Amino acid sequence: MMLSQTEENYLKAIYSLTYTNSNNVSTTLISEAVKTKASSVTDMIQKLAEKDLVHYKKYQGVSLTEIGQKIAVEIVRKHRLWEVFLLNKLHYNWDEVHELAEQLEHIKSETLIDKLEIFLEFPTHDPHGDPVPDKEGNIKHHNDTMLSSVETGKSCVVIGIKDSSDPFLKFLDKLQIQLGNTLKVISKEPFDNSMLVETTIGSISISNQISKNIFVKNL
Amino acid sequence: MMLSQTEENYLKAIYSLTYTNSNNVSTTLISEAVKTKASSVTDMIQKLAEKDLVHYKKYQGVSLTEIGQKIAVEIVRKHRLWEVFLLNKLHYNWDEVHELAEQLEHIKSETLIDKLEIFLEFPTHDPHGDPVPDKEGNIKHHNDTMLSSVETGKSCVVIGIKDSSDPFLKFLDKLQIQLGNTLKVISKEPFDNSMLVETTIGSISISNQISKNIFVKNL
DNA sequence: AAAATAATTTAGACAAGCCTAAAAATATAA
DNA sequence: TTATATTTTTAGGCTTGTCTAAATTATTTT
Ligand SMILES: [Mn+2]
Ligand SMILES: [Mn+2]
Ligand SMILES: [Mn+2]
Ligand SMILES: [Mn+2]
Repeated sequence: MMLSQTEENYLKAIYSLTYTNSNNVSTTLISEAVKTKASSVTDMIQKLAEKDLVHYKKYQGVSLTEIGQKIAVEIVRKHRLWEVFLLNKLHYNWDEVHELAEQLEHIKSETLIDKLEIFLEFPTHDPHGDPVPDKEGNIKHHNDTMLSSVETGKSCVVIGIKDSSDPFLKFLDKLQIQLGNTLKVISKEPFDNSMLVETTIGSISISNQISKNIFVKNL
Repeated sequence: MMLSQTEENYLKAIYSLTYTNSNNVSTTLISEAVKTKASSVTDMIQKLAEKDLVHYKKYQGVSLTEIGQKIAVEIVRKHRLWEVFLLNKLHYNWDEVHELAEQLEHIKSETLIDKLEIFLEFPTHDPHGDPVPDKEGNIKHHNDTMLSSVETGKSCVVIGIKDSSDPFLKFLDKLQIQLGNTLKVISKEPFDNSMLVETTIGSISISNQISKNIFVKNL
């Protein structure tokens, strides 16, 4: 099945919205994700339903079919492998790779991404800690421990971030928090759920907004 | 200036047709190069003229403006650097890289291609022996010595090919002729201008059609 | 339960890039 | 130098993906 870039972007958007939101994704949510108007989304959804890529009943939202999901995961795989390439080989920063990968993920080839994966020596995660789906589309999702739920006095390792938007990444850079860093929760403030955290460069206060967006592994 | 992939392909086509043909490129030639109908080419040419990327007078053919040429060379640069990447890093064969580079050359980024060039350690030529334009668009064209014009008894080195079409590349593979190979002209047949050539694997007869498409450097 | 609000879909329109068919201009041949 | 053939352009139409405005359906509020 030969899909346009636009169609691929819709599928990818529906895929990730299914995880972060309900099982049946709303027109409005998709329109925000792909940056169009809701009416355009309705048009596209009907086209995708026609091609059996999504389940769709008027006014009931949309979900991916098996084949739709398979394609979405393939695009995610491409996106993340390209991100690894850009960071590891071309030495981009982790806040620069996403936009470029948005383009590269649409390159059409039967062989390219597998050769890239070999070249990159089978990375398991992208620069933001998100898992790289394998060739068959299998994907190991994050265990969803967030920094916010780590108990006082305990240590943990940063393994990913939920929000990989540019401003958040830049903010973490400023705090010098990187994947693999060990963090220790010194204290928690019940009033606003902020926490004092021991990092590689010292103790810093982290708001709940931030700590809810950092995936960690308890030590 | 933000151009569509289609517009970029037209500019690139006009650029290379200017070299292989006359200074003013005809509508029909372009239509063959970009695989559309002549009427579509006329439409596009008028759009490009509107944007000052080509010089155009009705019925008189088309040529690139300075800015049009600059953009065309940038695309050629991207194309060739991606070809090097695909061959050197992902281990594609030289007959597989062109099609993929046709897609990759359209990735939009201020920094990507320069970083790629650094990563590839500033290659001077692509896998077909064509020169890689530098950042400023300077390009060292082939000295145009063809194998067909090498004198009997003399040796030469293969430095490029004029026709990098898939069938021609596959044919050269079969003959085991590669860039860098030394060839010695043993004899020429005046009847059909074919020549007997000493290659790395022995003596083979090469037709004029072939020898006219192989760039060489005399030893 | 009815009214008000919000979300979704439909209708009609537009730009990009392509097509076919017909008209106009140019090139070639008689 | 006409007549014929070829090339190029124009005219009108199609598809994709978008938009605005209006109609419809669903959800909230009263
Ligand atoms: Mn990304
Ligand atoms: Mn990522
Ligand atoms: Mn090529
Ligand atoms: Mn090439």
